[in-house]
Amino acid sequence: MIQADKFMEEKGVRPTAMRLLVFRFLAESKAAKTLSDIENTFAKADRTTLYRTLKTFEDKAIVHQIDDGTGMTKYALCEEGCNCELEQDLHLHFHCNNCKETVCLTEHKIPYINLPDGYVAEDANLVLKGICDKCSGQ
Amino acid sequence: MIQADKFMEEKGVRPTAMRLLVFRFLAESKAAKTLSDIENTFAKADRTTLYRTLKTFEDKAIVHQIDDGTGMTKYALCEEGCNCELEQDLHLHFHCNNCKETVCLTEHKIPYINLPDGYVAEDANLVLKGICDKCSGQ
DNA sequence: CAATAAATGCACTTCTGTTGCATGGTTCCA
DNA sequence: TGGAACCATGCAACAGAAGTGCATTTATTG
Ligand SMILES: [Mn+2]
Ligand SMILES: [Mn+2]
Ligand SMILES: [Zn+2]
Ligand SMILES: [Zn+2]
Repeated sequence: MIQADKFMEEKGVRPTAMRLLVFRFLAESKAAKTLSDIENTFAKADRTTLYRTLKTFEDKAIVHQIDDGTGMTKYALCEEGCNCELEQDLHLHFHCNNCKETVCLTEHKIPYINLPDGYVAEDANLVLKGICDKCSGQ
Repeated sequence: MIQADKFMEEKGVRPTAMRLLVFRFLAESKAAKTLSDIENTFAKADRTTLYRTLKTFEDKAIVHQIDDGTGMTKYALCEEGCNCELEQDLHLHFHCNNCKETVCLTEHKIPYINLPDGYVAEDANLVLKGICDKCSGQ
């Protein structure tokens, strides 16, 4: 594991105490987290600060948002070497209907889709829903 | 065009005046519509009634919801012969970044995705974003 | 140390979706 | 035909999440 504060400075983000906590929390999480998740984890922190922390992280390509259709935006760390600042990393996301967790499947890129004439794709969001590996007991 | 009231009765929905208006509005729309869209179209109607109308339509597989990532749920008529009451019709949706409209591409089904061991997909949502045929001038 | 800039905390707002409950209209059967 | 039961509608209020304004605290810099 890289040094969190070094990493954040490289990304152009001042490594404050709160930011380091949020970063480490996301780094240790296998699943994507909502603002409320983080709020509940660090009860003493203000929601707005956490909200703006995530926004800063997103601007600096440290995290990316995930819209899995549950109505709450989720956040996960970007892969090392992703080019999120230039274009989205079009990997798919999996939402488990049983444990309600959403994970990045960074190795699984969204396949090319053949569109009707005149349609030009610039971005894509693919969310698969079902039972995750932990919940399927395999 | 089929008779709207006949069709609704076949689906098990009483064809009230309001429901017929909403149904015809969606039938004439090429793009998916939000509750607010419908609310603005029929200004005299109450938002709750329209909301429940859409919910009823959804329960009876007359319309399906679309989550295109804009934060507002959109609705579009189901295809004739779709089996939305049993399982979702996994066609993809296209959201235009220019005109902000979202359309069903019912001929374009979501391709099969190979998942890691233990993951079982039951449902999927694929939204492509870019420039639609009208806006690309083709 | 003083001046400046950045981060944080609190209050408040907006927006969408949702529910409770009273009222009005339809259906249906004695 | 006269209701009783059922369904649809309208008004109000609520819930949850996202976002903003502004004052205060903390860090940086010269
Ligand atoms: Mn991801
Ligand atoms: Mn559709
Ligand atoms: Zn699971
Ligand atoms: Zn367009």
